[in-house]
Amino acid sequence: MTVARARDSRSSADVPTPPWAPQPRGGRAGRSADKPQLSREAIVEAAVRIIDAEGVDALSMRRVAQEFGTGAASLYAYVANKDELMELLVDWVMGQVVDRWDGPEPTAQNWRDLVKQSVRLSRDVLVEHRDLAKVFIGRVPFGQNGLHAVELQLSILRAGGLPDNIAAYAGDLLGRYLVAEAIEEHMWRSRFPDVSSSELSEAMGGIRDYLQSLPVEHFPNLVELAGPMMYQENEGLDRFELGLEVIMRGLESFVDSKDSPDNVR
Amino acid sequence: MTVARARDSRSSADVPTPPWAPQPRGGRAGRSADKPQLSREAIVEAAVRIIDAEGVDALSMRRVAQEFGTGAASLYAYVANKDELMELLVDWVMGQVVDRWDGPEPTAQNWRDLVKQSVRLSRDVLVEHRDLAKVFIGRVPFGQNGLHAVELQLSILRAGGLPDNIAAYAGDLLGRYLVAEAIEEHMWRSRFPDVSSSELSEAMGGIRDYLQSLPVEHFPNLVELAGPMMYQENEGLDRFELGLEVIMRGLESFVDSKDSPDNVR
DNA sequence: TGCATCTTATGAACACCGTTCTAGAGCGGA
DNA sequence: TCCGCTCTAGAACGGTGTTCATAAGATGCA
Repeated sequence: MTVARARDSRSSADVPTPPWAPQPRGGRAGRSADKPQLSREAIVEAAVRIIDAEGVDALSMRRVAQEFGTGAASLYAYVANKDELMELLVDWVMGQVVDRWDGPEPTAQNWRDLVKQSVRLSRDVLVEHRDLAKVFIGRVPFGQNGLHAVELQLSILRAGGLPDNIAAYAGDLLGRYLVAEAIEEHMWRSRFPDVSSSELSEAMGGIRDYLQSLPVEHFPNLVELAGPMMYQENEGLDRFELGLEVIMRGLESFVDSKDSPDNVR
Repeated sequence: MTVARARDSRSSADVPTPPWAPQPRGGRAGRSADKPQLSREAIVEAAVRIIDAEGVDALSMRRVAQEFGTGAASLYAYVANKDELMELLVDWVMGQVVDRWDGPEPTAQNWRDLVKQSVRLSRDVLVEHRDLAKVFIGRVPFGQNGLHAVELQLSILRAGGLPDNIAAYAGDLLGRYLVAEAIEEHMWRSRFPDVSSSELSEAMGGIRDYLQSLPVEHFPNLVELAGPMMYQENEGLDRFELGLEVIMRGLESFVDSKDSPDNVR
């Protein structure tokens, strides 16, 4: 339902259709009028519902079609294939991010906080939908909504005074970090499905104990750091914030610096 | 063939079997003696061969079994399921990394170069095997070889004087970065399968042109940075080195610090 | 040596998957 | 009413991971 709003809130006319994306297929004939209308948006919403309830692995064309009381073949009038559906899912997430974003105009003073805020927002959207982050793997979010999100991120990064080549790449870097983090968090959570999230650190204790049981003469560092390695509290937010801070400090070091690729490598 | 050596070079007796990993199944009976012996190692090697030739998506239990002239069911005597085979693949890669590593004893002077060197080595191993990096997603490399690799990385990071909590997390961060980078590089390469790798940047020019064709009033930054965003030369090494440098600078900023978040280099 | 037993190998089957083919249902215009 | 057209969706195709029952070979024992 939010999909339609997300689309309307940003006119789709101002984004020319990219050369690689097929135009939406049409499709309506003898409508039974009682079962929910099929459409690209409705299909994406159904897919999100399924992922929320059963996870990405349970997402199949048959399963989506079942949500409309029909067979998988019917979907192919609106979506080229499953891969295109995945791409639409990616763009749906980007739409959520753009919709929920409200931050001040980026400046050289607030850019650091704004970058963090936007990355946190994206993470929040992802972890709200189980392992939805998996569909981002190997995909560039250059859909209608994705472009707006990228533009937003670029505007923040450039307000901080990052050189162009760093700003251009920082979005990629942060995006991949956040996707990987969301997937990993889901992995831990699903590996111990019975424990409540607040006790997840307790479940990881088993692995910590194993690491500490390794022969200390061969694995001195692993044995000693088993504790901090397996430390996860506050639903993984500590780890997330730590990595985010590392990347931010790295990016920051390029602000107003003259070191171009020479200093790199 | 290197699998056996990798195993032998590091005695497997010094690593107690973790509680979650099932012990290797046995298995040999009426051997036809002409078809290649089935074993855990042989199965992993066959899987690597298939990935090298056809990619991860082509890897199936039937396809692996076909390599031995038998049916998929035969594999289940040596491998619990496909997931365990994937885990073995991950550890095979880690074994390659450990085998190929030769660096000096890490010190406070050389730790920065050694970290980069080890990350580059891991990347090299991954990109040599198509999209093998995909197997790492959602998996923690805590197999026999993985533990040795993690121990090695920890020893380097701690030699640099990183605080324990940063050192413990840095391995994760770098690992995820390198896997994501390897996957992304394969994605670009496979999206334009016809172009030679040296002309890949030319193929990306299409996307750059599209980004530059966006309405500048809505996407000023995207239009202006389309060039650097889609810049990829030297087989993606520039991008890889840039991100690596960003993370390294971020890690570096924690050396000998009291870990106060306000301490911004 | 002959026979029972035990272990391993594997073809067939099951329940899925993404995708395509095609018969047919519903509609607008003649 | 009937034609022509568009869109629908059941059935089918070739694939997947996994399980099961049976077959085949090796081994222990009399």
